[in-house]
Formats: sequence, C-alpha cells, structure tokens
Amino acid sequence: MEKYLKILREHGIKVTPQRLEILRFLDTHHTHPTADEIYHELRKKNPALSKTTIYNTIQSLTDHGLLHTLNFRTHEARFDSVINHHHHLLCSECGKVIDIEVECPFTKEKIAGGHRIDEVHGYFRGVCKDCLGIGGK
Amino acid sequence: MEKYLKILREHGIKVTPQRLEILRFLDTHHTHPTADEIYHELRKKNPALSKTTIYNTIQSLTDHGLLHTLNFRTHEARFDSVINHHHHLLCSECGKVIDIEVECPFTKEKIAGGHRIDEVHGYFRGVCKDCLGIGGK
DNA sequence: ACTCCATTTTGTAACCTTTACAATCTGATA
DNA sequence: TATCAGATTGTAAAGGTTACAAAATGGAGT
Ligand SMILES: [Mn+2]
Ligand SMILES: [Mn+2]
Ligand SMILES: [Zn+2]
Ligand SMILES: [Zn+2]
Repeated sequence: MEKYLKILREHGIKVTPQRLEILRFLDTHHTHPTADEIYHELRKKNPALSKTTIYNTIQSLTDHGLLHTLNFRTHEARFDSVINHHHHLLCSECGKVIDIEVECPFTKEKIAGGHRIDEVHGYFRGVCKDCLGIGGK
Repeated sequence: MEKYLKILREHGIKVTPQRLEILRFLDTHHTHPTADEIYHELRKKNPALSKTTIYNTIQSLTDHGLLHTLNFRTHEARFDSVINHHHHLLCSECGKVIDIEVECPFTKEKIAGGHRIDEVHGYFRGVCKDCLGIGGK
C-alpha cells in the first residue's frame, strides 16, 4: 500500500482512501476492467463508494499518464494501468481483453503518411489461447 | 445508383430507397461519419427518415461484410465502407478520421501469442498533415 | 394491375455509460 | 483546533444506441 501512496504523492495527486484503493485494484488486476467492474468490486469493502469517484479518479490518473483507456466497442470503456506499449485482443468467446506483446513498427514512428503520430493503439479481435484449447482448434 | 442496387441484390438485402441512399452516402463520403451525421445529411432529402433505419441498415450492411465500425472513443461509433484493410488516424486538432495506408505485419498473421486473430484495427492519435501545415510544424 | 404478407420503416421510449452539478465531507496546513 | 480548497457523494442530465409496436411498403404470385 506504501507503493500506491508513493505513486500518488510523486504525481502530486492528493492522497485519499478511495484513490489508493482504485489505484491498487488497477495495479493488481490487469483484466482491463470497466468503470462498473471497478465500482462493484471496491464497493464490497466500501459500500459508500460513489461511481462518480471512480470516474473522477480515472480522469485524474489518466491526466497524469498513469492510466490508458481502451475503446473496443461503444458504451464500454476499459482501463489499463500497464502503460508500457502493448496491443490488445478481445476474445469473441470469453469476452476477455488480453495483452499482446508485439513488435509493432508504428510505435517507433513519429510520422505516417505525413501525419504526426502521438499514440498507437492495436486492437485485435479473435479467439484467445484458452478458448482455442477448450473447444479444440 | 445502379451500382448500389446491384450491391444490395448481390448480398440478398431487400432493396429500399433508404438503404440505397445510406449505401450511396457511405460510398461517396469516406469521412467515417457517425450515425448521426448520416442521419442529418440524408434527412435533407428525406425528412421522414428515421434514425432507427440508419442503425438497422448499418447493422444489415455490417452483417454482410459491407461496413466496418470504428471505435475511437466510447459514445461515438464511426462507419467505413472501405473494407480493404487500412489503419486510421484521429486528428486531435480538427477531429477528422483519416485513412492510413500501412504495411502492418499483423494483417497477414493468423496467430499472435497463441491467440487466433480475426480482425486487426490500428488506431492512431495525432495531428493530421493539413493541421500540421496550417499551424506550422 | 391487384392482393397478400413478410419485411422494413417509423416514432417513441427504454437503456446504459458517462458527465454535470450542488451539497456534504475530509484532510492538509497553519 | 480552525480553516478551506479540494474530494466525495447522490442525483439528475446528457448523449448514443437498442427495443418495441404500429404503420407502411416492396415484391412475389395471381
Ligand atoms: Mn493491457
Ligand atoms: Mn477508412
Ligand atoms: Zn477467450
Ligand atoms: Zn487535422
């Protein structure tokens, strides 16, 4: 927990119990949860938690570069505290969003087709390793 | 217009004036419009047009592989009738979504990290060529 | 051309995530 | 301990999408 306290302080984000819990949840669950999933999970320990606080904290962490947003589909933002660059797979069988470590040539490029590139997001759709294994190939 | 009639018939989609207009709009405007943009544009000619028809037709065209959905951000799907594979840039200055023709190694791969890949979406954020030119580099 | 009927279109309301806002609470500082 | 800017909470509003039932329509068969 000391770890998250330090992270918040280093980024000049005022420390609150809610922020510590949200940050800890994101750091210990790399499942790319939705705001609603974070909310319901942390509510078990803190029933007074507000969903607005989830969104406020997400915004704050994002502003400080501690969080990335994944937009696989409309009406469902997912969040990722692993900020080193990687791509993602949405499994059409189990619905999980899975990290894909890739050698993507565009992460190094600053320009493509004359346009300036600031961020690269690689979204794959398919079937994850586990689901392939269960149902046969 | 004969062109769009033919496309619908070839895919076994019942021909209606609304579907012809929507298909034509998408084919002649590669601006990656939102449902709302399609709706307001086509309403100029057909004020009785319903937004539900826009969504129904989008679904139908998508089911037949004639349309792709871009999810740059939640709460705003954009649509693309150019179905050969390419990546996209969202310009943070002008908001336009621009095609990026790329040599992406993942479009040829069927497997990555043991997972089966069915679709590859490359989303870039940055500043487009035009906006770079206007304000200086 | 007419009839028929499955399909489509339309209009409205519901749905769901996200955002806005005001009142209350909290915690760092003095 | 008193203060007060900032954080949290609860509620409502916003905005895009989907569900649904009634009305309209396209096209096959006559
Ligand atoms: Mn990830
Ligand atoms: Mn495109
Ligand atoms: Zn899976
Ligand atoms: Zn631009």
